[in-house]
Amino acid sequence: MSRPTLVSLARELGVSRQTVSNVLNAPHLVRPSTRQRVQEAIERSGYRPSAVAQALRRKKSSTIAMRMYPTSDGINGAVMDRFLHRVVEQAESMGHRVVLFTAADDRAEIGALRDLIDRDSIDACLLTSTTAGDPRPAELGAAGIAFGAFGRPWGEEDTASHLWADVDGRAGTRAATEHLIDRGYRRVGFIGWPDGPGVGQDRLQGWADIVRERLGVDDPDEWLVRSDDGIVQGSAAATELLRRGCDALVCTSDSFATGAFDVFRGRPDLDGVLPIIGFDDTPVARAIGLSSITQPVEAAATLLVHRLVARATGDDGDTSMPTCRPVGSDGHLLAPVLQLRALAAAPAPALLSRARPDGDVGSGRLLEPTGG
Amino acid sequence: MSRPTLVSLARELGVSRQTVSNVLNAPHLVRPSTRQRVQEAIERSGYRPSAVAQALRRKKSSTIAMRMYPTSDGINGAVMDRFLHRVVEQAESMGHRVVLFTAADDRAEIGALRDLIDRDSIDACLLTSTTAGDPRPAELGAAGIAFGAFGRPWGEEDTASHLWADVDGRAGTRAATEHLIDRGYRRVGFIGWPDGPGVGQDRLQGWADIVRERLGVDDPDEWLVRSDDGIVQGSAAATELLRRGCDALVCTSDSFATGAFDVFRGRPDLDGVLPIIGFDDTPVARAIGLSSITQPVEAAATLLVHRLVARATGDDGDTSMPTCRPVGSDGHLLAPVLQLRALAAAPAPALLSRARPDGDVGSGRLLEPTGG
DNA sequence: ACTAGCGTTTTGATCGTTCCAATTGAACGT
DNA sequence: ACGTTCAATTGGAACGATCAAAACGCTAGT
Repeated sequence: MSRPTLVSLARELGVSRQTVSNVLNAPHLVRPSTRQRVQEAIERSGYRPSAVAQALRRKKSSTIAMRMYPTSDGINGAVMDRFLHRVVEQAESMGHRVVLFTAADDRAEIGALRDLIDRDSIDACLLTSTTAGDPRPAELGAAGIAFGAFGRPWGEEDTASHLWADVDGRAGTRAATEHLIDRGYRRVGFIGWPDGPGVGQDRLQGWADIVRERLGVDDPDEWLVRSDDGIVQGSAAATELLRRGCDALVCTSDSFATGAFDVFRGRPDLDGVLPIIGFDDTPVARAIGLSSITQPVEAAATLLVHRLVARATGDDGDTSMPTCRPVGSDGHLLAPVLQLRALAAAPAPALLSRARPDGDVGSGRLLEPTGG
Repeated sequence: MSRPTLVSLARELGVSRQTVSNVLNAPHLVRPSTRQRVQEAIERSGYRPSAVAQALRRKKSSTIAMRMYPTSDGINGAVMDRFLHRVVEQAESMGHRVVLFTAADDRAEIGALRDLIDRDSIDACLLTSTTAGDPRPAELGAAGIAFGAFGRPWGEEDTASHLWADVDGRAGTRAATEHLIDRGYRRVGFIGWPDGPGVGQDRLQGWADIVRERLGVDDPDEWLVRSDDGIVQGSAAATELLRRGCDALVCTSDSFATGAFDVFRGRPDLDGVLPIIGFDDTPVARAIGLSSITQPVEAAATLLVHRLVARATGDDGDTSMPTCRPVGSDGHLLAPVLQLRALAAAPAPALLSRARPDGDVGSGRLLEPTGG
């Protein structure tokens, strides 16, 4: 009554184990009549090949590893959660499993991955939260470990040769700023993180671009306040920017935006319209009806896993997976989508459609890749 | 230059593979001098046994599976995130891996688990979000699949024989309510979810207990408003409860509390003190300085994984892992901890220590189990 | 001296699959 | 009739470990 194996099935059918194996892995080698007989037996018995034995023989376990970060502030957490969920889904749909591991730092992460490769024969891994000067891509590349990164190789977008996907934050804030201007606001401020390379700078840039371009402002810093992340800090910054005459705000994070939201609501002179746009579209934003910029994390996850697995299984040359704005050799910048809420109820709904960043490659299409 | 194996190492040392194997798995069988020689070779070469080969032979892969739910509202998400993170950490510390999978419903989950057992030889799995009448424990039990549940077997706490851990929500709201009463509030209201068995009822009960007991209220329903979860709903409920004369609130969720928080802040007559306590201690609560009840999810994760793995490896009889209020045969109710924020600044800090629920088995001790 | 016992080490078989080379049998051309 | 070709099928070996039992060398007991 125990689980059937290749041998037990073969014996029962009076064929050799290899024939059964071929029915599954190379059906064209088996005579149609035999194939059918075997196939029926497989279904009847509920036989499923042992992934473990396959892994031992093939030295590939159809597994992807991913590091799990501590639930920092829950803001990043929510995004990572969505990402991880989609990674698992996509991997599953391609017959792969996802294992998690923790690591104290990037160094430890590489060590852990080496171990997973050696001991568990994992096929590939996913990196997240890449930084400028990140040591991981180079090291993994040198070690011959297949990987994809959620996060661009900051500063080396054009030269890095590995697979990566990232969200075009700049395009996001650009779209947000344009949207506010289109709605008639003329003094759009920005609440940003402290100066430094990476995500924060990228998002700020989009706002600065448009403010210069469309409003003809030479020194946008007038309408810029930087601060550590946080709701309270967001309120403070918003108050300050209102003092400086701003009439609308784009924020680096939903925390900022939540704080700002609060300040604006307390001002009856603002007429109940809340021209504030956050970033990341966290659950809180959804809950309080705050407009925000949604990262197409699902798209990123799908893309990365699809490519990684395809590469691992040798399914190259598959063009069914759409790519978005290819940059460098194998990098992908995905356009975020403006999620309008508080503003949506206001008079100019026609503008809603324009809110999508150009290229129009939102998560929509990517979510269901045609290639299974 | 490729990875060393038992055989390659043995040949190099002039001993048999089994001797090397014994050095790792049954050192007492090997003569000390030999053992040392082998051990050195192992370290020098960086040999690590192939988990895949071990899994094939032992029919155990040192792996725990866990279902990943869609990031519903991010409230539950944040809690699950913490749980998952700790599960991975604890599993790792005991030499186990964690694989994730998705499932459309409980039925599919069982199927997926069957598959993981058959194909991947996983050792055990963790269930979360158990409900009243949950079919999973029985089915898994019948299928002989080892599992632990984060969430009690609602309605069968005393009869269910499987391993489970849950948070004593009732004790949490009880402590919260007592705290408010101790601080002088006499009309403590409650915002709860729609009627129904499970978590919501459990949390409500704690409040009702104390209100009856300490305030001598016969019909607490006067100060109770039920609603679907949400910040906006929380605001509405709070407004209503203020109207009914409540002077403090305990809430089933941080969403409710956030909304209520907002309403209270808008009332200058309340003197800036915000006698509101939420549940789950989400990132938002932390960010806006809202008091909340922290679930000891880390403790639950540690406990469950520890027990599961110990059982799988036959390390029974290990009493180093403390258990909290054992109920039924293998169930554990963990006490949540009151996290005071907005109130903490107020005059009566001495009360802070009393805020811990009785039994005083917070996450503190459980977080670092003494056993391995 | 022969055997029993013990500590140490080795050998053979096995887990369930895939890779590789070999085998079979029928159809074909010469 | 015979070698050649090709499709279909087969058995041996290997992946890297563990289990079970056998073999080894030594000492001790009778």
